Amino acid sequence: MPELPEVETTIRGISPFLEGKVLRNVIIRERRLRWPVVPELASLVDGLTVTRLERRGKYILIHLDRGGLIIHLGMSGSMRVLLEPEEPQKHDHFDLINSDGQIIRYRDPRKFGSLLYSKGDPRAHLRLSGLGVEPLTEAFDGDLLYKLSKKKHICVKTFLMDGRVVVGVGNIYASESLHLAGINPLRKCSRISLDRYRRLAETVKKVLELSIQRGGTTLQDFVGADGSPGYFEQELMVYGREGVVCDNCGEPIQKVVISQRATYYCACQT
DNA sequence: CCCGATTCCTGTAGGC
DNA sequence: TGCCTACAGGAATCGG
Repeated sequence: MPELPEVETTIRGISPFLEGKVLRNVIIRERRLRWPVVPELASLVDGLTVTRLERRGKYILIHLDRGGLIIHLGMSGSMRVLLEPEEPQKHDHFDLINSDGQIIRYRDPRKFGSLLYSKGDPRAHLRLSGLGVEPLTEAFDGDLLYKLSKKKHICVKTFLMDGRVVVGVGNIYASESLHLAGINPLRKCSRISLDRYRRLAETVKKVLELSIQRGGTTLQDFVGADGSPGYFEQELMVYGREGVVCDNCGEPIQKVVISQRATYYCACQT
């Protein structure tokens, strides 16, 4: 399930095959993704040069010398670089092909991802408006969380996963960060002290940075651009570990559903 | 406006 | 073995 570290891993893997290259062909096999892929997309970008790649939350922005592409991996998306042509499989929905003939192939069994074309700067696209702060910047800190949480009547895990507050923290990293920060995910977000939010913000940064170092988390589908899985799963403390004893206190890890999402935590989180 | 519920999709796992 | 159902979830949208 791609969250920020998986998207970052993907961008690092595909960038060398896109930045500074000319797009020679875009082959779209499946237009019915989260939002329909516009039919004219391939002709619009043909011959344009990729100036740079950028991540914004869980979106991949491919800046072109005119406009850009916006890609989201949804929950089962991945992108791989093929140095030699391969027969596309069932869920390989589109290819970006550069002028060297290298193929960047998008696979997404559940079709929750997207491929959008932006006429202007992709950062200004409507889909990206209203996104919260980047967690790996100085703008993301305990003071911000404390301030934004005061107006809300939701539990802290839902708050932390709200992309209008902070981007990129999905279900896995929310459970992990709250565990390491010692905060109960069910606690109301408005009833957490500034000090604890400062600890939470620092923990989120550490967890995301470590996962990026490990190439992300592979639970089912995710692979990096070279086809290799991520190794952060070995570092997960609570996610998917119901009943396993907590490293911190020895009590069994609990599973609850919060906002229709599986949530893992231990009784030692208060 | 706020927040919980629903929706899209398909592979996988578990029950019988 | 095979059929059926439940479940996983990012994020937009719906509904109260």
